Amino acid sequence: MTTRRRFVHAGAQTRRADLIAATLDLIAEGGPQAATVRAIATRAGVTPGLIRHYFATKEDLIAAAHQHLMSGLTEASAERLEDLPDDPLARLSVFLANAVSPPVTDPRTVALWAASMQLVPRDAKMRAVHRETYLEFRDLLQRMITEALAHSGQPVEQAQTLAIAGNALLDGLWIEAGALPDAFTPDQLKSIAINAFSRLLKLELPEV
Amino acid sequence: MTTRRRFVHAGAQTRRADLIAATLDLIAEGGPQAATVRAIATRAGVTPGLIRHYFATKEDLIAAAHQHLMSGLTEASAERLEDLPDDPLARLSVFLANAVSPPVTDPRTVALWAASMQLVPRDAKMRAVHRETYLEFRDLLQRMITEALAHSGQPVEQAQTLAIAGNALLDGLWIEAGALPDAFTPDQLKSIAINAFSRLLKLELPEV
DNA sequence: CGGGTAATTATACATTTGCATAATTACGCA
DNA sequence: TGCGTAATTATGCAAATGTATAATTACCCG
Repeated sequence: MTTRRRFVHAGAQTRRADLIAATLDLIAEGGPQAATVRAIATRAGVTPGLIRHYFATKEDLIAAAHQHLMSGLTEASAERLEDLPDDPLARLSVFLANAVSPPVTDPRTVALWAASMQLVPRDAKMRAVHRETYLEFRDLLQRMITEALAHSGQPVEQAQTLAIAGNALLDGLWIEAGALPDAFTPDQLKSIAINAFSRLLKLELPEV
Repeated sequence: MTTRRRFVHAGAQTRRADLIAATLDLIAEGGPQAATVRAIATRAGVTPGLIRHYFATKEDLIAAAHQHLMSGLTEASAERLEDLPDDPLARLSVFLANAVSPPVTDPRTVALWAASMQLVPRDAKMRAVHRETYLEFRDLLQRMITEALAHSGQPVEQAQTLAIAGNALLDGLWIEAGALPDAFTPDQLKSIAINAFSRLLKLELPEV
């Protein structure tokens, strides 16, 4: 004779957030196959059936988790940007440093990204989220590049191409840093990123 | 009354190779979760029970498949180098163009890479293979960068830093190209890569 | 040519998984 | 206060999965 689980009423936002957090935790720890409906529910302190109440299907939950993860990364890179002086070069330097530092550069984050990356080619919903978040980050980078170029009196028509290349550079750096944490020191990564962008944009970005 | 499947005797090498090929095909098409014992057996034209005869467990089979994939990629990228011209700048250009073109930039390759990437943080053996192949490719790139810099009379002491950044740039480009095949044209990718490297190395790489 | 052995198939089984449905509980509003 | 409704739990189920085991087949060596 088992006792019924205590009924706890939490809002929709809370529950959705908890379920997404539990999903990301499990995927980070044990890969996508570890994120079963029951495991997610247990981790979120909830009953399996509740998942169905908030997400029509498990794929929906996973897509939502991916969305949350990616926009979180963009926000983390843009963090502390408001506090800075208006100098476009300094702003870009801080942005780059953020993009190759924890929590962005973090084994857990990279594992999560790899897991979702593997779904992107096959799942239309995932692909849509990926495209959206990718372009969002790239546009942000492109705007900062444009401002930096204009501030130093350079033509800005190549800004988009440079943003694509710069975005790829940052992607590659944080992937390798996350996959091989011991291969680079944090300062080394920042220095590489800022130096590479200085050459890409043909201007002198300040170290941070 | 079903008829018994025709018994076909094949050697151990053949069967192991077939099972590994079937596993990689399935992972590339449908992700790791598509590589079930039954699906692998069907794809390999074999009965599920036979897998157990060659691999003690499914994990063993998948590990063997990843090993095969990685060494295959290494061999493929090393093979390309012989055909390149003697001029260091032209060599580098062709190398870059190859690195962002099929079959390297290929949804199947990227999907397989993402699948293994997801195991790297959790599996020591996978991590060792990853580190080895990463450093191998980076050293190759660094040698070509050194030659290009020397050929144009530039100092070469920053070659390693530039190789790290350049490698990251290529990684990022082919990942995005594989994930969003419609976002870039092949020519666009080549042009972006060569232009970015021209700026990184402060020299004029020829278009190919 | 005949038997032993490895290769291959067939069957069975316990477990896990995602999902559906019905029962139960708490909250808000009249 | 009472009732409707959304939130949450409990239970069930069919399908899929990995693996174990026994039966069957082809090859090889004497």
